[in-house]
Amino acid sequence: MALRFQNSLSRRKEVFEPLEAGKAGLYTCGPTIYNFAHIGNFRTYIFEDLLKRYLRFRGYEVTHVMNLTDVEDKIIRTCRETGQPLAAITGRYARAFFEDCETLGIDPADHYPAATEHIDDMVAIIRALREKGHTYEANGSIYFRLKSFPGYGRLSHMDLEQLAEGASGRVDSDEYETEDARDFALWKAWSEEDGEVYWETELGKGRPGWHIECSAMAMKYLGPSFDIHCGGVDNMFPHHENEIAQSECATGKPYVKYWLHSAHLVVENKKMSKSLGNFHTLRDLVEKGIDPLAIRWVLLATHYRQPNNFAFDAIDAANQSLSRIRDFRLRLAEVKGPGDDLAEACEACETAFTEALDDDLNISGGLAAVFDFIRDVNKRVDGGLIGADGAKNALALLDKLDSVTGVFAPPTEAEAPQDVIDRVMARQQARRDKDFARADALRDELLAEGWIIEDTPDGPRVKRT
RNA sequence: GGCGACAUGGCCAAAUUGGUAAGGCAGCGGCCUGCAAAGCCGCGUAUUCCCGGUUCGAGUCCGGGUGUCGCCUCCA
Repeated sequence: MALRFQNSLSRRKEVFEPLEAGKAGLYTCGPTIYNFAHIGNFRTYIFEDLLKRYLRFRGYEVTHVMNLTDVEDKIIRTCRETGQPLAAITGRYARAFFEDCETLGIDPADHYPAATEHIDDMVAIIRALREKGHTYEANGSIYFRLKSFPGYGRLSHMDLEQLAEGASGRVDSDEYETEDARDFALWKAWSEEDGEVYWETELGKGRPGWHIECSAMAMKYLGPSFDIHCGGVDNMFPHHENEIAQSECATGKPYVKYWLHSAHLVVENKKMSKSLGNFHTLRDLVEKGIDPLAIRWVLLATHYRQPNNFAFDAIDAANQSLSRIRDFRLRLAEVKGPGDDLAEACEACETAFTEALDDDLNISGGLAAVFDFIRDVNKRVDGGLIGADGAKNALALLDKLDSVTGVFAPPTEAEAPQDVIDRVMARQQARRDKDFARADALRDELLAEGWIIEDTPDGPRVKRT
């Protein structure tokens, strides 16, 4: 079967056929860097990480662009409230964002363009739109005239007329300088509360609207038409819809071929909010001692279009699943001698994994294939049927699939220190002496210090709890 | 109010564009073990939210209802 994705444009699964064979241009909406990112944000970034890793696994040469929104209303407000310059705030949270990504094992993008470094590119697009009659000015700001783009609403499947009705009851049109409440700003004239945040350009003194940055930076690094654009569902309207409008009107070319949107994350089945006390940044969770890999597992293991429920029970389950995989690797590492090379089993696992992921990134099915493989191989290890070659092949397969999931890596803990090893050996001697009381006491003692002893036919195995 | 998504065993979560319910976690029994742990085997009667309909056959399609969530106000 071919690789296929659910395209938000058509609301159907479509076979992935990139604009250029063998390559994939990918743009993902990045963070607004005025605060620490929360796990809901990372749900989306993990989905995008899986997408990119899988595209590479399938042999595509991926160019991944993720923007950093570093000028925007909330950031400016923070500047005003704290008296700090814009760059101080965005610099700090950009660093935090990259640290968090590393903590979760998210592969870096090829480009992280920042909005403030691409003002000229935005101005160029706005100029093109103005020349083609898609804009108008009001009080120094420049707006996009929605009615000038007949295709508006194609992505979110919104009806323009209904939008107007919906807005009329809830939006005070007097607050808007626009001709039409649905029009959006391309360029915002400077106002006093913007403080030091402005650019002097041919469009006047001001700053860009939010939507224009993504169009400008996506097209700069990926071209006027590219393959995949991702983001959370909440960005579908109006952000992505506006991006399509301004981009296609400016270039006259189709903007994006495949739109993929991830569903939201809820925490303990409730919407994440500070008032409910279930609002978590990644840092909060790590400080509580939760293994980042378990967090990655939970964020990864639910299909991206399914609402993901982040619960501490789920973290526990994820930890168990992870240790099953780690234990499996430990067992394999101890296998010696001749026996089955597992070539068939490995191939069957990889095929099942690939077929699952090909189907719109069905990661649950992919993980199931791996667990089936683990059970199958464990059974044969029990039977003494596996050879060193087989163990090596199985480990190589896990490594290969880990390039997609990022959760199959071997444990990184250091070797047990000498005093632990000494006591393990002392326990062995006690067992040989049939002094089981002493043996068990030593085992309990080590367990309390975080070391688990497992007796195997080849002697004791020591691992971290 | 408008548009849309989702609703599967105790928990998490799949099901190839309809064919008779993966996988993980937890639990119970067994094998193995001095005892454990790990591993393996077995075990859940799942009204697949409810009510209708189409079909030889529906978790999968259609209609209605209920619930949760999202968007419609620059929140992934």
